[in-house]
Amino acid sequence: MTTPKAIRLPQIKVACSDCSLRSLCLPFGLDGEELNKLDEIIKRPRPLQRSQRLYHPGDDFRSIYVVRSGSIKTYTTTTTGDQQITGFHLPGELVGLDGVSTDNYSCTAEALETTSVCELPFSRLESLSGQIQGLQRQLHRLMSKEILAEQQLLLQLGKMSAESRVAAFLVSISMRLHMRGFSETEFNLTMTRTDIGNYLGMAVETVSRQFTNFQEQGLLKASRKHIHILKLDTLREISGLMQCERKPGLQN
Amino acid sequence: MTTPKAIRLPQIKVACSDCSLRSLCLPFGLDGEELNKLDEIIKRPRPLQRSQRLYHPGDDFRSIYVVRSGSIKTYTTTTTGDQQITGFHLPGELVGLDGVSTDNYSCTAEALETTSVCELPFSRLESLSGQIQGLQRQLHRLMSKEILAEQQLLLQLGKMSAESRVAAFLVSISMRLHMRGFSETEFNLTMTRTDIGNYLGMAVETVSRQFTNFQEQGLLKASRKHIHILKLDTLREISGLMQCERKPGLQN
DNA sequence: GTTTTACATTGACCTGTATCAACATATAAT
DNA sequence: ATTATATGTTGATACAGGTCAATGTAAAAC
Repeated sequence: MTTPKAIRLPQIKVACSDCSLRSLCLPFGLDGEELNKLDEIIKRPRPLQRSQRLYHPGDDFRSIYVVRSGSIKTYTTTTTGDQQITGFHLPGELVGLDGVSTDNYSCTAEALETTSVCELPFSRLESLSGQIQGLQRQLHRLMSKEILAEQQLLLQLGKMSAESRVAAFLVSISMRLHMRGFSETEFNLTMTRTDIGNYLGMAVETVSRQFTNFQEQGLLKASRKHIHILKLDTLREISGLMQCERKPGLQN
Repeated sequence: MTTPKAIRLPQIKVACSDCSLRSLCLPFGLDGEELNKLDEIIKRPRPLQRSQRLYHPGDDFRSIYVVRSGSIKTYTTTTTGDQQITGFHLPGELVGLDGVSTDNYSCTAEALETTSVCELPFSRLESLSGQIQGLQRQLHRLMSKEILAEQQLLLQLGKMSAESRVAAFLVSISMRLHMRGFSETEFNLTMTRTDIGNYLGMAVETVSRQFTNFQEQGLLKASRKHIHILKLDTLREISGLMQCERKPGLQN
């Protein structure tokens, strides 16, 4: 940190209206006037560095956050001390909903890389959405989408083979990045293999083996974090259709 | 059905203020006046019989529902035709949130037994919660609680042994019933073993074996659907603490 | 009553994946 | 540079749980 004392740079004006994520984010469907009102309550804290935390379990729930750039992982810590990753959050996605129901966050939210977020004080958001019909609707939409998408994925994972799970994971990341204007075939995974294994509920070694399998089949190239998907459709098939049933001997 | 033609009985007045689930439900924290407003928008359709559906995938999303008595399962159907159960819903719990994000339901909601629900037209609920601060807060609380509780469970399931999963499932049901004033040690499972297996991501046979294991260990008595838990604490331990790590040879 | 159908249990076998252990490569610290 | 530390890969082995098949039991239909 080279910031001496508390000198604040004149805040660069960042507004929803200029944001490329607008159509995926809360402002969707709002007009100019409404957008300004929303902009007024949004804070934009300084970016988080890798492994810095946005909040901890037990912290007072005050705000929800939208990832503007970078990525965040959320995880709970069990009584035995090991962590259970509950999600990875990419640009345009919400973080902090785990606090809504109890007024305390239940997870830790940790930056996987340099990450900037928009902070939305929840009580102000609630009162504003009492006034702006479209904002309320969009808030509800996002809240349920965020959580249901996750749930769907998790449910599927339950009965899928390790191969399908890793494929599903990659396809999910690819799709989400693509919707946000990034390449769907070439990207960096910001989380470690261990994180992926933790999230998908399997051993690191298994994750690693699946990556090498996919490479041997010519479906993708991976060197460490950098992923280059060559046959996205095939991956999609593996993730979806093979599901539970699979003929014995189909692969090895 | 002994109801001839379409003779409507004079609707028996059922109000939130008389409902035993009030403290777990939307009305929580509302005063008399507000309660009346909420009561006005609530419909109470005739009860569903076993295997009747509340809604289907693709149906227009108009309402969310609260289970008043009975139980409901929700499931999606994959392209290959087999169903994936997404949740079981007990009295006081919400059903229908899967429609919020896309304006169409994505699941089927099916009664597991004779079940009555309260229907809340969502747009009217939204506009009402724009006026009543406490209602909005409670709605958000419930929405996120419903979905997050589910997610938490699913995530844990990912890395647990079959034994722990079944234990966790039983403990979850027990707890939820208890909060609603039922016995936590004696109850009927309204879903089949196949349903449980489907939901927990394992074969029916495995579910069955776990039930017999638990009985041999003297943790519970089960005859078909009827469950009598003898050692709830032990079940809780099995569900939570054994998690991933387990010494080899500890059981069997 | 008898038959039919759905659901539940138990056993035998086999495969996918966890686990343990060794090694490789990258990043950070010195 | 060199060492230390985090992260990723690969191989060998063991066992939890899936699958197939048979049987038991209860509720529904006749």
